[in-house]
Amino acid sequence: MVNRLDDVVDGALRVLDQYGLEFCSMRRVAADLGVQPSALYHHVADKQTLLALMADRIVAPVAIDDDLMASSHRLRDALLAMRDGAEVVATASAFRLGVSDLEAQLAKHSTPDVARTLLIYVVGHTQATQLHRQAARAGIVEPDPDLDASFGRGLAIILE
Amino acid sequence: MVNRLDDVVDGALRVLDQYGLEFCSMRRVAADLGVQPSALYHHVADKQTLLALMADRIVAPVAIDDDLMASSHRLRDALLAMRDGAEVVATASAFRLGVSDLEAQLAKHSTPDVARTLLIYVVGHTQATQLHRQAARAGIVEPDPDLDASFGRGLAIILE
DNA sequence: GTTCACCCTGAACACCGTTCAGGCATCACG
DNA sequence: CGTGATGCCTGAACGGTGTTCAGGGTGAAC
Repeated sequence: MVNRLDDVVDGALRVLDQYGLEFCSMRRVAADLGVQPSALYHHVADKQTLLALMADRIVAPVAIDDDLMASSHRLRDALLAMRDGAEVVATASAFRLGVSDLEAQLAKHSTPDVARTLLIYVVGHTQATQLHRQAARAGIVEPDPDLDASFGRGLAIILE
Repeated sequence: MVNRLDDVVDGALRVLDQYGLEFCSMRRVAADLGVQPSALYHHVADKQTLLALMADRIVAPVAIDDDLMASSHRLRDALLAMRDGAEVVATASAFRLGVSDLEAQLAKHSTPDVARTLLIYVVGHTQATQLHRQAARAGIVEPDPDLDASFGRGLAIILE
């Protein structure tokens, strides 16, 4: 079986969406591709690099324009569309990977400070939302129906 | 050797500050206490619980008052005081542990929306700062001397 | 037909979190 | 004084993890 880098990222995202970040191991990704774990290291330096590539793909379809409110909602939707998407992007973005381009695009339509503040807020709030939903689905906590509206109100605080 | 829960958390924070979160394993904490790894499970249900207790301790000395700007700076300072402190608190707080009390105190001096937005921002920005500093110390990226001032400007955007 | 680049195998290394049965102190109670 | 209970720990094991390394095979280009 012959795989390219894109195939590896595809497989990793498939495993992520199906099993969650906790069980998204190199061995499982390799198994998904029908390949030995060591084969992945032909395409990728280490797991962290693979996670960064996954974060890039999760965030890639998000369009940023003058409407920062709508753009933020689009980013949130993209993160929520993939299981544990916010956490993957948060981890990778902490290393300044994945979202640096997003930050630059946001800065073009506002200021660097607003761009950075907005990005931290959107990813942070969405990560909390996603983890809360997961906990609620497992019956650990009561679902909080206000979380979605809460996102918009926080956004308004930042964007005045 | 006789340890109590507090001793375990002490040891864990010692290991964290010395080796970083990446190498803060149950085995290393046990070794720090001169004890077998399994002994830790007499005091703590699992590693996640231990991390939550560590987050509590990191955040405990932070006083919240009417001056939200100064309070935010105090929280940031407390996170920066411990190696990988922001990441530990971010991970634990995502599970609604550790910072829930902080959020409640912030809400007493403003509104729930401001409290939540502020908390997400402070922890997120500080986590990015801490990881950036670590990368800069390792020579991976150029140090960014504007990061500290950037924190204050983002704070001003949220607090008007 | 040979060379070279690409993709992969299979085995191993050094860890990890966690579980479990059992042991040895200390302390309260009859 | 003995006896249980409680708190803290040992030692071994289980099933995973990321990563490395030497080598094998396949296909395209010269």
